[in-house]
Amino acid sequence: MALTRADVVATATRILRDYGLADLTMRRLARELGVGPGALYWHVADKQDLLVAVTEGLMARLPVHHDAAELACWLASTLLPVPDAADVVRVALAWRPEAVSALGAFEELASAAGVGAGVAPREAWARGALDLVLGAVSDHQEAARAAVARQSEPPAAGQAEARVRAALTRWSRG
Amino acid sequence: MALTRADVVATATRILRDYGLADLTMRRLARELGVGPGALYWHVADKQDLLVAVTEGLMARLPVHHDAAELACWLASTLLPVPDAADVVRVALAWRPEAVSALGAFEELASAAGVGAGVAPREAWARGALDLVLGAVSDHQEAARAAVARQSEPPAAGQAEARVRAALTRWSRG
DNA sequence: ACCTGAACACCGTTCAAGT
DNA sequence: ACCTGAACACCGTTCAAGT
Repeated sequence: MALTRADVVATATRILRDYGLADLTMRRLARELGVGPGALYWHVADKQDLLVAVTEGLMARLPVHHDAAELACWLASTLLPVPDAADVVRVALAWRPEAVSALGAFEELASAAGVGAGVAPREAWARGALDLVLGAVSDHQEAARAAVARQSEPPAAGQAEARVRAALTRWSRG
Repeated sequence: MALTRADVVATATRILRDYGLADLTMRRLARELGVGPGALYWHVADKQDLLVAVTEGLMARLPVHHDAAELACWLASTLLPVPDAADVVRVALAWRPEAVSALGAFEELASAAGVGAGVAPREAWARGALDLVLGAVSDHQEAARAAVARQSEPPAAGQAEARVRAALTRWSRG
């Protein structure tokens, strides 16, 4: 059976989930799939394209939310268990923002959050909401790593979600 | 004259400013300094240490602000002309947050922004403020790059600063 | 104290050639 | 259509040896 793009993305996502972004190299991915490194380039344009696809996968099951804090909380809880997930999303954000479905979802909630009319303010508000979530995720994962390194207790996941909720509440009604 | 750590950091900062983070490699830095790559490791522990030092340099002239929006605006305007500056700051933030002086400056402005007592809420608020600035900087630099690529007009720098000001105003009042 | 030079163990990407 | 195999042009880091 020939390799498919879905196989490539799925295995990439598994490596990310299990070992983090530093271990997600094209060569390692190819090795894990039992092909040469060149074979990957039949299925993805380059590494950035791959990371965009991984991001799309992470956000594929995004439910409909009518509250920005709820959406932020859902996003944080799906990204938190994936090491370096915020960095991956930031690559996608830079490379193909329209593929980051959470961004569009936040945009639709902008007016409910008291953002004035016009597309630019809504985009800026949505991007801010996403930045707050990504920052909290990075911060929490880094704290967890530091705790492991010095063998102290890692912070609870609920802590990060509470912080995200508080941040989005603050951000929502200006 | 022997190489100093200050030389290494200064040249690294120049490369970053002129060519971006992708070109700031230890080997290129060494070449530009006229030494072998190994020589750098006498002056910096590793690349992360170097990026932390570059971040400290970028924020060394941070003036005293009594308003979070002003501080955010100053930070944005000093980071905006430096390609990938937000990514460099994020590395410093993950590796040695206490070296990111803007974070401490935001923390001191937390109560003025209506953040309740307690160190955790203030840290979270300050980190949020910084994330909003870094996100806006990344977004603006990416938009500028995209504009260059498709040969359309790049966005004005004042636009980014206005957005940062609006974001921090929203973030400041509870 | 400071640096060289060479090595180690990797990267992402391309592309002629194969099947 | 899909993949191999090898190459190209790089990385960050270490470390014995030199000065």
